[in-house]
Amino acid sequence: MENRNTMHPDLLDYIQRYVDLSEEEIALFVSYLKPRNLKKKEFLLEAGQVCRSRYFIIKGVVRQFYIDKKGNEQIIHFGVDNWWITDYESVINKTVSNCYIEALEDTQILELSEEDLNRLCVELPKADQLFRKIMEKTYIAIQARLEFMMSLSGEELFQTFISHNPDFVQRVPQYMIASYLGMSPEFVSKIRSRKK
Amino acid sequence: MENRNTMHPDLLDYIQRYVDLSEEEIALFVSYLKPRNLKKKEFLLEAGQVCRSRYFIIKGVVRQFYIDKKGNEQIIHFGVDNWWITDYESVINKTVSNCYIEALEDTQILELSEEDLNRLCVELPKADQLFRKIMEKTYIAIQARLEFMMSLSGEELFQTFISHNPDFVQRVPQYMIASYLGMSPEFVSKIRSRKK
DNA sequence: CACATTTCTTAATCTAGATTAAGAATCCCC
DNA sequence: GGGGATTCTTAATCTAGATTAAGAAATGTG
Repeated sequence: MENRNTMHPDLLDYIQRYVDLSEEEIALFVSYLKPRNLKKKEFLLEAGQVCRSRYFIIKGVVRQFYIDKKGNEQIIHFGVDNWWITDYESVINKTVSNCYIEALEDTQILELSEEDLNRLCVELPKADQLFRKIMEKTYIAIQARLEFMMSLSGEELFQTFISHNPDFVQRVPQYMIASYLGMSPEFVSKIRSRKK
Repeated sequence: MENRNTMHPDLLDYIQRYVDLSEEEIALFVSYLKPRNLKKKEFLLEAGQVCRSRYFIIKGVVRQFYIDKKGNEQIIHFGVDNWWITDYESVINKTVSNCYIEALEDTQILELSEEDLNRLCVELPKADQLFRKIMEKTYIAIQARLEFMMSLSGEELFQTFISHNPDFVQRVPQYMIASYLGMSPEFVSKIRSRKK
């Protein structure tokens, strides 16, 4: 049987950055996680469902999007290696989600159901601390994103995004980056032709 | 001596919505909170400082803003009754803040220093759970705000804001609402004249 | 109460970025 | 490796909302 310490090395590194867990605690934590492999274009969540889990992305890319009034797909998040993705609104409030989470590449994830998360936190109060700290970092990230969105021009936004995520341009279609940044694909095309 | 159960009734209600605490646990929690009264225009935080605390607003209004490249004050949050306010980036990462938190009215707050928060969480692991859940709700709120910002027109944004916060229009100057919503005060004025 | 400061309004002009439309590359799958 | 689907580009036109400027209300303060 696989040694639990080599099972999800990235996740273990990730956890240790936030809290200090013993061997047994890590084993307990990992025992609640369900590995899954997604094919490209496979969905983790679809609009109309209640989201029941949080997903840790080991390797791959997913996008979270909703369909706006005009019928366009609006991307609200990308999920990449070593990041959690879920619809927090739906998973916390147990409301019907209005969004989709879809793999953009073949993607390996670990699923933690909200039920299991709560059981885990009873058994291991440090899990509450871990998820508190993850939430704080996640909040800081979205706050920074909101500030960028509000203060930068379209061109600055795009340049900042690709300089922070250089590999992204290769991995996901440009029109999806445009959607994530709240601009039209034609405008991104214009920006890119300017910069060359 | 004042009975601790009547000391901060709003805070107690607020806590009970998230976790179930015994009398003693509540007393412990409250013992870490420092009440403070702010005069209108008094600052809780100024750019250049490291933010060391989180603040629970009992009664009043504060704004959190930064000075942008052009020298304008950009409002990033309002803090109102029964809401926490802090610069999470600064308080968590212990970095120098670039923003100000200022009372817009005489305001009563409870201060919880980050040091004390950590001590509290050691003594009372349920505090981790409480702050995890608060962070989740806070995240859901900012996520919704980002989605509004990205999908609504200026006019829809303003109407949505005032319908969700009807008392606000009386309590804070209109140009601050404009700043919070990322639009010019002239444009808000135009919108309001259209709607009458 | 008067005067200074703060806040709000109106209107003209200007601009970043959307929209529309069409064609050109690319990418995949049979 | 050929043909349909997907993605990207270019260019013309259009529009929401910024900017500028000036005056009018409202508010606060000695």
